[in-house]
Amino acid sequence: MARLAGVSQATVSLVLGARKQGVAISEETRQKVLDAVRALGYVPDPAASRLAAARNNLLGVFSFTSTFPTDVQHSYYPFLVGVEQEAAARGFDLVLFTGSSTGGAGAAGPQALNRVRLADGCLFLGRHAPADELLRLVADGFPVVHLGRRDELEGLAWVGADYISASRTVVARLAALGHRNIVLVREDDDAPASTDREHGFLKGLEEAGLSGGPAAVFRSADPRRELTAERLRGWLDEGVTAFVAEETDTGDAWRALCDAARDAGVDCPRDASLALLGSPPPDLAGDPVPTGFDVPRPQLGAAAVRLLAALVAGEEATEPLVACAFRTGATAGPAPGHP
Amino acid sequence: MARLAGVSQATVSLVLGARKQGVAISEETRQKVLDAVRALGYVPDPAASRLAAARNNLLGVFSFTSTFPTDVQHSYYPFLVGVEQEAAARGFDLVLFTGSSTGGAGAAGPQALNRVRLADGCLFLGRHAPADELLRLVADGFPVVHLGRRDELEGLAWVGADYISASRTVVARLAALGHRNIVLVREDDDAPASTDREHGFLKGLEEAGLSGGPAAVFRSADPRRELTAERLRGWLDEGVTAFVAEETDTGDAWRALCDAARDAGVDCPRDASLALLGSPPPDLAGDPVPTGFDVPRPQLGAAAVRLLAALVAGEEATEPLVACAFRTGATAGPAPGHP
DNA sequence: GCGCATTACTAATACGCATTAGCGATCCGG
DNA sequence: CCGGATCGCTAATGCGTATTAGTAATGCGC
Repeated sequence: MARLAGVSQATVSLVLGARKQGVAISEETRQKVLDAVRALGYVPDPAASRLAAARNNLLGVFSFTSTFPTDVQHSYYPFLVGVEQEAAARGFDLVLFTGSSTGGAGAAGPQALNRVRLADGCLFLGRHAPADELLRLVADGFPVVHLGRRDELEGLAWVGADYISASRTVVARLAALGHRNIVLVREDDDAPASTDREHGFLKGLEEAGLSGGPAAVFRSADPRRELTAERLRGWLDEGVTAFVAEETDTGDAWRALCDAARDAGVDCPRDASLALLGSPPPDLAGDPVPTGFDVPRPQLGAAAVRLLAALVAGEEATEPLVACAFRTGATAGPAPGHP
Repeated sequence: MARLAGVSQATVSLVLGARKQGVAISEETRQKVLDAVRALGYVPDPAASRLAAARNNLLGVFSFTSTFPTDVQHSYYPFLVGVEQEAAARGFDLVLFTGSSTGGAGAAGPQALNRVRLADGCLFLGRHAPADELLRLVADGFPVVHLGRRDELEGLAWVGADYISASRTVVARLAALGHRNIVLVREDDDAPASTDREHGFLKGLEEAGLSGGPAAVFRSADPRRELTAERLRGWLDEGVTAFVAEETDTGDAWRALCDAARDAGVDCPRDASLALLGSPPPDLAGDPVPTGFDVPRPQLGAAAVRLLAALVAGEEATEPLVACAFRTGATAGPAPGHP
């Protein structure tokens, strides 16, 4: 023990603790301690520190699928970039839990989620975590943050992207370019991510003083089949000059829109504008870059960590929505006949 | 505390400890405890476990740079796939320690690595971890495994890819295709990964009964500039029929080789064969797929975890080298004039 | 019915640090 | 020269677990 070497005892703790506590230490003693520490090569045992501090500086990251899936496409990587940075900045280390693995013993029984309690709090990715277990944690006062909108679970803290504002902005941009007749192509999905976009779209129309009737939204379970070149031509003949697609897992809405436009012989930025409410699938990422918005995944991860840190610290902070960044892209231009 | 809920106290420890100690527990009590544990969602505090000189089923993963870099190219992702799988299979959870973060305070003092002692053992990625700190951990008996060859540090356990055998195999394949005159293009780097490849290359030549003089190795600090089409032509005129490039961070050796071959008007698999000792940079990954070998990164990660688990268990196991998989590819074919 | 073994548990302790109350010394105003 | 305040440090306690020593209860042989 360093205390024996130096002259003191748990004064060491005060010196090394660097707390801004009210306890005063003379410079002389401080140096004596530091010298002894150096001489002995003393290093504080983190286990003891964390035990004494009743706080182990660990944040859990729980994903039902593996955190590092073999299929990189479908990974949480972009979120984790932000999660790691923010956690590091706040002095937290991350514990990775995966639904498939969790439980040491192997069996991912109903106990699976309990293991996260060894951390100070836990971040949940993906919507596969069983709701009742999640709520149990929350009810027990364990700090939990869900990455992705989770309105339906009372009391569960979450952070999500602000699809409504982002979609509204896209429509506003199109309107500013002179488009007075815009159609939204969406898939047949009632996920919040999907309905939010429609909300934002309609809100954007309204704010621009445009017609937002049901005809403005084309909803299809299989857009790649149903969104044909003829249909597109029909819209164009009716005076539609811009088309907006929602982002989905498969990117089908956007793909269908692009294909239809090509098949119909439409010169994209000139004859009609296209926009994507989100990010394109990798194979359609460039050439041309879709006009639309990007979900700032790293920032989402960071925001989630901030929220979680606040909860761990006993604060009541809320920071649910993160703004998306508008992506100018190259698929939208002035409406035909617009200055 | 679970003890209050159940009926007992630190009997809990005995039940959960699953130690094959001589202390007997009746099946009835054991069940009572387990039920209480389940009801409360009790999880042993990892810090307390460690402090009491026991395991907590946590393995650390320490990377000096962030584990999830913004620049995905240079990421540890492929390794972590294997690390996560193997750790899960063995009932360990992973703790991510990021070097950059260390200390929240910002200054990554000499204590940087110390946090990892909270876990049962720790895996180190990248060669930026300070050697003295690493050796300190080793000296203290803390289980440490370095992912990537680390011969120079006495006593440090590591796992690495067997570049020697893999490179030898590539040469053997080329020899089997009738190539009698092969040149290795390497960069001016003395990293083990680089010298190992040269070793394997020369060994392969030797075993094939080919000349392995210094002329067989072309070493350049800037191959993209120095490996010109003329130089390539020169070699071809001297009877060289196959070229082998080492893999580097930038992929410059391979890139230079491909460019030179193209500029010289060489029809790749027919006029001359090319092979790459490793994986190509992403932009050269396909069309044609380079003949060579793949570093089995996930397997490397898994092997590292196995080794670490062995160390944690107090065994002396060694499993340093992992075999690489030969990649047939499309850039190598029979030597001109070979059946 | 008395020692001795065995079984099934519990009380007590150690682990290494953070934190708090408290103690002696010095200082300062009156 | 005295009471109170401030400074600088230390003794003591608690964090939650694993482990060891020890105790009560039961069984068994003679």
